Amino acid sequence: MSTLFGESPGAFGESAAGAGGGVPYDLFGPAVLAPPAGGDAGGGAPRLDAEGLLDGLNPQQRAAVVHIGAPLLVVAGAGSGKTRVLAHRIAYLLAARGVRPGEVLAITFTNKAAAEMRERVGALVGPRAREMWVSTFHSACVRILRSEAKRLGYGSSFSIYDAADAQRLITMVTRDLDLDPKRHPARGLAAQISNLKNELIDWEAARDRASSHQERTVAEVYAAYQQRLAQANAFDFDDLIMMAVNVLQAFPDVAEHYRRRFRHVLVDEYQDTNHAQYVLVRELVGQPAHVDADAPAAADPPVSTATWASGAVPPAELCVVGDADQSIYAFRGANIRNIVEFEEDFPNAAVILLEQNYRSTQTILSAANGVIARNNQRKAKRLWSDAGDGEKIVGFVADNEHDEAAFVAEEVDRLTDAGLARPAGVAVFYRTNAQSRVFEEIFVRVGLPYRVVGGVRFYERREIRDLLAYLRVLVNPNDTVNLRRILNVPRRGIGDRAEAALAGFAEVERIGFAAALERVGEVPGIATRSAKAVREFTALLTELRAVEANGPVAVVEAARERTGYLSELVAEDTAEAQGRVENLQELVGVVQEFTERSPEGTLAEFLEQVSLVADADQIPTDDGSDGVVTLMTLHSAKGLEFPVVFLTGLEDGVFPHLRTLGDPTQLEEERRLAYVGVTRARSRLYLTRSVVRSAWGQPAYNPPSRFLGEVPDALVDWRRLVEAAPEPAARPWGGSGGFGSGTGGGSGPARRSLPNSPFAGRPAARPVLELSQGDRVTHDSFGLGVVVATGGVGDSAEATIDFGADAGTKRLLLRYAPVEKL
DNA sequence: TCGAAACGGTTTTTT
DNA sequence: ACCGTTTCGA
Repeated sequence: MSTLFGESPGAFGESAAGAGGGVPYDLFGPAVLAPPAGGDAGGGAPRLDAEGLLDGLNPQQRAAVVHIGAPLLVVAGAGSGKTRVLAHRIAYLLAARGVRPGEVLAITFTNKAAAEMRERVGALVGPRAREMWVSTFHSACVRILRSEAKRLGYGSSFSIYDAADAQRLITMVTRDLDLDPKRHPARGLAAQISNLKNELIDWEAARDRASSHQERTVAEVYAAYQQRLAQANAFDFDDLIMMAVNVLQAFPDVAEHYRRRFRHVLVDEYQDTNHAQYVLVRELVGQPAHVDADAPAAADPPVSTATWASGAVPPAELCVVGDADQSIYAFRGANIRNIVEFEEDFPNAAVILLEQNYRSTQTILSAANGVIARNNQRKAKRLWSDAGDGEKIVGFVADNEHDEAAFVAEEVDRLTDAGLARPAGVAVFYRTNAQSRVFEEIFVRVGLPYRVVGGVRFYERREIRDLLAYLRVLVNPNDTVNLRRILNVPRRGIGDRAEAALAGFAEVERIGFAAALERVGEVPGIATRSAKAVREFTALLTELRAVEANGPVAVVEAARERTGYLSELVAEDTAEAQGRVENLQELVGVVQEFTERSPEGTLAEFLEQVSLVADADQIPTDDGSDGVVTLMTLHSAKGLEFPVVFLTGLEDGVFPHLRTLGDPTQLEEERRLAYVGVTRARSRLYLTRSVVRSAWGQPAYNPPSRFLGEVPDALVDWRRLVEAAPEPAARPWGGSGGFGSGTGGGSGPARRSLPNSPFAGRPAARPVLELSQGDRVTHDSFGLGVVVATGGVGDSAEATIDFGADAGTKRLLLRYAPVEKL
């Protein structure tokens, strides 16, 4: 069913009327609904009668579609047709229950999922689906905030700061507060503040509950950061949710407005919601959040409680869909309790289980079941399929990561030559983005077309961010982060000194940075040359602002050319600069497409949409041609399916990731990730690992992933195993490599050994040096030292070592540090 | 103020 | 190994 890659046309292929390909994701808000595929877009929509909407659904699916009243949880196993259920449920609401489209709010996590939902509902009910809000959590909140920003003291043309912007701003804050950037890295502070926001803890609450020095520092940074965001008229990603909740809770009339409007709220991937999103849903539905007795918030019940308790608006009908086994975002605040305790949160809730899988062979499902069954904290659920056993799973043990990639390339080649697969039907999954490189190298060499999802993203490339910074400043002059970013880009002679003088002046005068630029003449301690450059810069901004009237395309072109950005790159005349020029051209193309699709679209609208684009939105869609092999992380793979899947890097330390090995909870999340990976495959699944893998310079011998041992032996055909333990890692450090021997792919004798155990010839894990306080050591570059402290266990063991007057005291990760014990 | 050189962190996953 | 950032010299 829900394939984006199989029989149905890509979600955007033919539905993206007028888009003309190119931008592979839907940038456009809920108001823009593509006409239903199949062309019957005229007034007389494809009006299925209510009964017709139930055709072809199994009894559980049908029950979920027709359910009335009480909050409904649909526990939808992988491939069990949940998107179909959601789409049919919405259509059924309209067709059978007289619900008006404007009363429906459907929330997803990615733009791609939202677009697919919109398209599928559109295909069922026709153009009136346009009235619905089908959007991501973030874009729904932006929409709410755009109309209500004034109540929060924000202007409606606020900027949206992504993680990188937030980090820059936090760096500025830590500088202001004179914090040691070594002790308080912006990255860590950003993560902690983000966690607080996901828990709906504002800076005052954070200050009040801080009990350690570290927490007080975080609260202090949080407070200053939030103030700077407000000054810049900007929200960060987490603010979007938190502030939307704030508005709903603080202003009963706002809450009532949305509750009157949305009588049906549907949430996809409910297992990925964090606390803030959970509360948001409850506020929108009109069921104030269930409050723990011991939570501090209990003393201060949300205003909104009174609103619905007084009977103004009865709660909306809620339907959430999710699968606790596919919860893989706990690390960023997703709270699995939201789905696990749904029935406690909503005491009269109904639960429907979808266990029949329409995607994979029974072999693949049995493998998935075998793995996920090892998780303890879990409600029993067993996927089944009537598609038959199909092919066996193929296992492969490679000598090194190049060998592994070569095997994948050969196998893809073999399958496509034999007509068993098209490149578009093949996906290669790995745990971390860094692992894509080896595959890319080999695929380029053998001429296999591919596309990498994620990694260095288009909108994170420096030149793109620079140009977008110009555009953001035009729309929101108070956007200090972006203004300071472009102040001296390209180089125009406004250095750190001048910038500091301007910032100081702004501070003293209590004016914005932009205002300080205008009054550069009064700024003390600024060089005449710099002042002149500043005047030229402000003149440039004025000039660009004048272009704004000519539409977004004109502005982006002007920003590219009149700033001198383009000419600087051209002058550089390197391959890298050439690439950047092309990227800028592509950005112009994106703006052009935006204007074609929304002729009335403003620059501000364009910027909002690019701010909310995610990796997962850029997955290539299958247009029926041979297409390309897709390379992506397991996380990006969720929600997709492919006839052929390679799950690579199955080594303890890689997958499961090193940093999860010591923590059972995190390990369970890794296992769910494995489950997600396995269940993406329709008919062919490959499991591969590598005996040695070079990670940042040094080779690492990792044992086979424990997940391999959890797949029933009988399901796997091991094409290659390694017999003897490879050369043990006896050479401590400085052993001059000797690697890169087997990069030719398929080189070396294929040593076969005893069949069917991934653990045959299990290599020893590379030992980590064990040190204790007082040990004397020698380091390749620091020389002799004495251990003063140790910490961490296993591969994350570290030691603080005093190397004497010359090198000082260092903290080193023993796994990597070139240290020998004496 | 700017470029080259040294440095150091990175490799978990993202709206 | 690689990248971006900081530091140092011109």
